[in-house]
Amino acid sequence: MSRSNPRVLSTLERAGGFASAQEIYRLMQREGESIGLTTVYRALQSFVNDKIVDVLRREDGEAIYRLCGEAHHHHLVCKGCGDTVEIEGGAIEKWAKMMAEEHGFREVGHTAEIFGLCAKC
Amino acid sequence: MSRSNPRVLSTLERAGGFASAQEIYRLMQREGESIGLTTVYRALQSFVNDKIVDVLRREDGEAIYRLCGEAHHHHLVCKGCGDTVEIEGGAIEKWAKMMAEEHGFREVGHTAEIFGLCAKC
DNA sequence: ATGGAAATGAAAATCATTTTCATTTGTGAT
DNA sequence: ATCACAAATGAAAATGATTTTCATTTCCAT
Repeated sequence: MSRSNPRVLSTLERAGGFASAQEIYRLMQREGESIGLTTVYRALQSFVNDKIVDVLRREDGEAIYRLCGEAHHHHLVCKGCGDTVEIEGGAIEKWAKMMAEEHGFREVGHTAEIFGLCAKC
Repeated sequence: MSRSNPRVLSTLERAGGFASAQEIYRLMQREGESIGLTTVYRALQSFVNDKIVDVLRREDGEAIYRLCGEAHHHHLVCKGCGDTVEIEGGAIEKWAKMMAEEHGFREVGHTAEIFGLCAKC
């Protein structure tokens, strides 16, 4: 019954533990792996069920998946050139946890991104 | 230029200030209003641009819109029932500003959302 | 009125995701 | 090894939200 697929999981890892189904599919194709898009979707769903993987939504609504428990980072994105810096978010973690507790929420996750113009732009 | 449409806005209000484009459209139809789906989408986009309306995502990825106060705030969203609490994010503002400065970024903005299961779910 | 800009909406296009279904693969019993 | 059957796979079609196109209509300023 488990549609877990190790190749999909390892691709998700390699993608930085943060990618959409379509991206994972394209990535695997580029690497010469033979797999169908349907299987990628099914594998991801199965990981989500098993709570191995976490699902979020991008601003445009596309679902993005990431490994649970992975030390996650945030992004500082330049509006001009699209350059992205990975940054650490210890302060955010605490803030999220505090706010959640204050309102009686459990199983809490969060998203955060900073955007602006980098030095060059 | 402004595609604001008062009928759409008032319908969104009447819907409890929390509905998807499709729902607003269906609601208006049921009430005998003559309007196209496209116009509903365009009006909502325009409100979002004008920051009169706020957009979130349901778990299935559908965009939901709602009226929001002008004060910059963040959201604590329940994955179960969609319940949303507006929260204050002073800590985040500082964090974003610090991180941005550290990397030489200017004109900085940010997004942050917390999600989890509320007490009821 | 008249011309042009903005608004409208029906229909087509897009895109992620799900479903269907025929085929292949893996496994366990014989 | 062979057979039988459940699970896995993937191509293609279906779905559903959202966006785009484009022809038409409405609004204004002249």
